[in-house]
Amino acid sequence: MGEHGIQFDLNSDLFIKDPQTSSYGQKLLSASILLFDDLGFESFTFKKLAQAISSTEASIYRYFENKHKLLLYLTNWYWEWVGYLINIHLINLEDPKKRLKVVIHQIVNASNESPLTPYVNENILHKVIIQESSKAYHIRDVDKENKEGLFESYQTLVDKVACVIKRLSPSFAYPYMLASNLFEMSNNQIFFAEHLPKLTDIKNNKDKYNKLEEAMCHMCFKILN
Amino acid sequence: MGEHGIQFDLNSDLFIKDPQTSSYGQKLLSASILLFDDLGFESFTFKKLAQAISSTEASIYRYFENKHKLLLYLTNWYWEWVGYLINIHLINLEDPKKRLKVVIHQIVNASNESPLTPYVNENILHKVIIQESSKAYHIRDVDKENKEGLFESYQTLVDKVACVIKRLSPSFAYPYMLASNLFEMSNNQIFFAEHLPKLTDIKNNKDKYNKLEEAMCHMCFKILN
DNA sequence: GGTAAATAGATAGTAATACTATCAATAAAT
DNA sequence: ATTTATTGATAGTATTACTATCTATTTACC
Repeated sequence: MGEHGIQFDLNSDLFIKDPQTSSYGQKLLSASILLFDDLGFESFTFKKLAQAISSTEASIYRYFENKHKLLLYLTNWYWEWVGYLINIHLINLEDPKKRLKVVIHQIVNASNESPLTPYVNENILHKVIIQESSKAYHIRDVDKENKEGLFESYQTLVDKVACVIKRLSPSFAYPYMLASNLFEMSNNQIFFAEHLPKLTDIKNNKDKYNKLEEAMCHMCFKILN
Repeated sequence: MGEHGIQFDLNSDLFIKDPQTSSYGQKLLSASILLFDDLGFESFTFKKLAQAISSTEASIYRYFENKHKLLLYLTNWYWEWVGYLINIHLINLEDPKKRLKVVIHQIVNASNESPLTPYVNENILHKVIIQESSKAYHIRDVDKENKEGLFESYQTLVDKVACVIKRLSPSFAYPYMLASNLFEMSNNQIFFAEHLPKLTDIKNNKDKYNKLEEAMCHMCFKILN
């Protein structure tokens, strides 16, 4: 049961058995991130994942109902992690402007932080989130799964950011819209820079995360002035 | 070959045979919009579509390689249509502010315009775009398909909007980012209002499109001042 | 250290999906 | 009236997304 690093408390309807709690499960998570990155959601199968960890399909089905739930688990883990980083960086920071700056920095640049767990490569997970996370909620059963709380980590995180926005600008009418848009915009614009460059002003070079952060700060503070 | 209504010139790699050019193809399009809306992309199959138009799988495969290409065809059609509406409403309109207002109105409210074609229900197509369009480009082969020009309609449209932004505010550094974000934001916030209300300030009532338009205008003009 | 309980491996099987191929029937174009 | 293009009917294959069962191996704990 070798427990390593931090663990997040994720909604228990996401999994059959929480992979964070066993070394097999941690291997599963670790390999699934690499494989989602490699194959994309559509080509990813439990059979291929089983091969990657020298295991069997049946064993993986003991942890997750299907690959959708696995992706949802990873996205929830990711948002919990970003929320955790934001919390840490907001401690003892009172200035509302600086607080929002820190939030935007963490949204865009979280994956450059030092790793928290041996079995999650946050950097590659971020890539997976950019490419695949929208598929986790653009589904037929979104209402049912929302009732079950399967998107809670994201909603809590958006609420956290909305509160930072409200503290800076209490009269602003759309704090939740702006907050969720910050997350969606960040993912989209990185994706566009990498794949559909005509849809963004961000160039696909090393500096892109910093440039994006700058752009998002610029727009955000204009909106809130 | 009964040709009805307007036709858009879509990239020929989207289809094997352009469905706009035959009455069978038009029936196919018409039914596919309803079926995507009904089932969602994942549960949609060519077999079910064939049943819906009393035809066979094999016949549908003569028009489209797979359901991904069909969805991509519909999204391109949709963006061509929005572009067409924007063009019409910008004729003889010189004031840069009013031009941007019209653009935002069309992005959010296009589906309330009077229908252009008998075989496309633009209103339901808009719903499909909101729910499914992001899956059309979040794919492994995005770079290859982009080279083939399969996302051209969207890129042209974003460029059109970016130009309207530039005319209003020539010194603004991120016109493409803002333009693509207007489209993505519009779809996302409607989706959130309907399914994940904690992520937005827009309430899910009749007025939501107008409220969203108002919110987007407010933020957009703040950014460009 | 020994035994029960939990976990993982191995294998098999099924229904549905995503196609491809072939040939006959029908509608359109000349 | 006849060639040509289009659609229908049917069959077949590999892969996917599971479920079930039984055995082997760890792990927990007394």
